[in-house]
Amino acid sequence: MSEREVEQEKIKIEHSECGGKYVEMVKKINDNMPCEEEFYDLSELFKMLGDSTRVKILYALSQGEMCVCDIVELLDVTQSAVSHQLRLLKQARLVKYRRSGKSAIYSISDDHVYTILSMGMEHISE
Amino acid sequence: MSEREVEQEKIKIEHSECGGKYVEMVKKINDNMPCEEEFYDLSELFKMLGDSTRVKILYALSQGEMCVCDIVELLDVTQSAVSHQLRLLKQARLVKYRRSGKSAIYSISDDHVYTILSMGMEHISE
DNA sequence: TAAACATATGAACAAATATTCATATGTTAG
DNA sequence: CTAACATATGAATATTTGTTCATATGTTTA
Repeated sequence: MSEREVEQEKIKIEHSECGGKYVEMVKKINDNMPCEEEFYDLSELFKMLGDSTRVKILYALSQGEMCVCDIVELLDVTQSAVSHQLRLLKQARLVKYRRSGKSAIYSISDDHVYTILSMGMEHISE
Repeated sequence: MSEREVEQEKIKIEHSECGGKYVEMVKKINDNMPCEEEFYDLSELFKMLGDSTRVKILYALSQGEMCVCDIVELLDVTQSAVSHQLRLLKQARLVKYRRSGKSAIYSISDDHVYTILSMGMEHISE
């Protein structure tokens, strides 16, 4: 154990003054913490849902696939803004699309997304 | 094919071509759209989860209540940063806290939060 | 082929946000 | 009361992010 590590241990023990029982727990939790990347991905996922334009788009699509102009009509947002946001959602794999003639038809990429949305809605109405 | 997907299929058949657009469906959806405020609240909720520091804090707390210095130790973040983020989480009612001597003990405010987090984690590991 | 339509995209700008630093507040022990 | 500790907070800064505007790409129709 290096001098630095010893110092760290000392800090941890001193730290126990504040919580007592928490030190053990913190150690245990620390060993099972998901890695940095996992947290990054997780926050990126939620970040996608953290904008009202995007959440509206996702809600609309959760009712059924539709083309860009439908979304523009449904929400009160510019075609350009919708398109930009759809690109982000597509990158995050929350929506998929197919081309149909002049139109691009978008849809929710899987039911998981819908579930998370529902969970959120349930939460806010309490 | 999930029940929801079956339902979507049914709706799809009712659509006119997308030149007349998905007029019927859009109308139907439009009538049932949650109000602006609901979408705002929903996106605010997810915005709170859309930052890796906050999501780490919430994950840690989902393992058990702990004080600020525990969180600081567990994550690699400044005490100040943790405190600022905890304030946001508290404002959003995602965490609650109680004072215990010098310490402030934080905990997840309800199981719903944990469920949403889990859903997210499940989603990213696919 | 040209015109009309649907969608995508780059650049610029404005607004929102996370962190840091310094310091304030609140609590306990000596 | 004072020192030491735990947490909170305001201001400043740097970064990220969403929208707009102009325009490009791609598809169908006349």
